[in-house]
Amino acid sequence: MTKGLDTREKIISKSAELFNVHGYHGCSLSDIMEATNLKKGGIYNHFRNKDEIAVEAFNYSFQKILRQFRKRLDYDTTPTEKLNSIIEVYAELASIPGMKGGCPIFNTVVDASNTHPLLKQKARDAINSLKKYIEIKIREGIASGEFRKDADRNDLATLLIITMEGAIIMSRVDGQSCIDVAVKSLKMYLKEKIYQP
Amino acid sequence: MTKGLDTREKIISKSAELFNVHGYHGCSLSDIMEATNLKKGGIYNHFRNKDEIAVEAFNYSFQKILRQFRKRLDYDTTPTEKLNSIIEVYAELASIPGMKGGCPIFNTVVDASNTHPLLKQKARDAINSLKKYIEIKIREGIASGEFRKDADRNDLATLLIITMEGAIIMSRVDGQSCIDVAVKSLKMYLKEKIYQP
DNA sequence: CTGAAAAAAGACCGATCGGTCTTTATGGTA
DNA sequence: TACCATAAAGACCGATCGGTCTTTTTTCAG
Repeated sequence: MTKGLDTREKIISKSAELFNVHGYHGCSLSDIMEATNLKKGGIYNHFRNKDEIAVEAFNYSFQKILRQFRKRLDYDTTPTEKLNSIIEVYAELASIPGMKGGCPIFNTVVDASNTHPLLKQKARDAINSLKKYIEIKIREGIASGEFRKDADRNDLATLLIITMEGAIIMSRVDGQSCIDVAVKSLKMYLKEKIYQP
Repeated sequence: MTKGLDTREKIISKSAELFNVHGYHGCSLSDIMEATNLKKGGIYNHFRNKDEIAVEAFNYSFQKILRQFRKRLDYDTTPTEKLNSIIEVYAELASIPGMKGGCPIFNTVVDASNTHPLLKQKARDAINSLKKYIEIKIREGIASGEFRKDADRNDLATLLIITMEGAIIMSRVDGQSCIDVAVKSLKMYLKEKIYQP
């Protein structure tokens, strides 16, 4: 009974990797068959079509990202530490197993936002969830008095996301250094604009 | 004699649009045939294969971007104005005709960096050219005394690119507002960190 | 040990992919 | 106007695409 779930899980995780590296259109069912050591029948026993795999793969990847954040932030006690951790988890995203192609959220935006409405909506939702997640930490920092009262939650959350995402993409062709620049810049921004003087 | 070149030019510009919206793998020869009102023979009379079209399309798009920057910066006299213009041209990139899918450079990184080595190299070169272009403006600002002597050219150029590129991608699912955040943040950064106090 | 249900295999399908090649149309030149 | 090179059309190709369906294998409950 658990065998079927295992297989399904394997298809999703392997596909998530493939989609993240090669994109939706750049990854065929044959690729998935090869990566999972399954034949077509084994795959279509669990999914209706390729789209369904892609959606499940995206959900899987997004939950994996959220888990990375939560896992790390569990050890933090103050909002200051939490914001720092968000930046650092982001910086290490592409290094965690199965995330080799960078951030699946932005990759999906680029890869599928004009060809796959459902994935586009999923990506939009994911970005907004992540943004809300960050905004909550900022709100907590303001409430606790650690952060300035005039800190703009939306601006900071947006800036954090676009800076790190831009850096992650650029790092695919330009190495780690641009991620370091992003981290340095954001931490300085926090120190000078967000933390209570 | 000019007819052939016109056709070639049309294939390149139309393909550049298609590739930028749907990605390399998401755009077929049939799509290109439809967009150009040509049949297979008319296209393969000018190109060896799809890859060659993609490379020419990338060159075309990149030159178009550079032209946008140069056109705008021609009207500027001071390095301060030039840096501001770079940010503003970037902010309007996705609005210029034929750039609907966002920035072709970063789109290509995401779309083809793991499947198409030549395009990856092209994208890398484009990013480095653009970065150098920005660094030169910063250098001029330092030389003229407008910018601080300790302004880090590499950091600023990198930050500008990743912030704007991240924002452009996010704007595909989240609207213009994230671009505004990027512009505001970068202009503040310039004022507080780069311009001579 | 058996039988039914779930899982996987694999043959098969039409459509489309990128690409080739032959034929036709076109446009400039002698 | 006749010719020729170029440009474009379109028939054709094998491979692969995503997807279906039947058959075989596996699993587990009775």
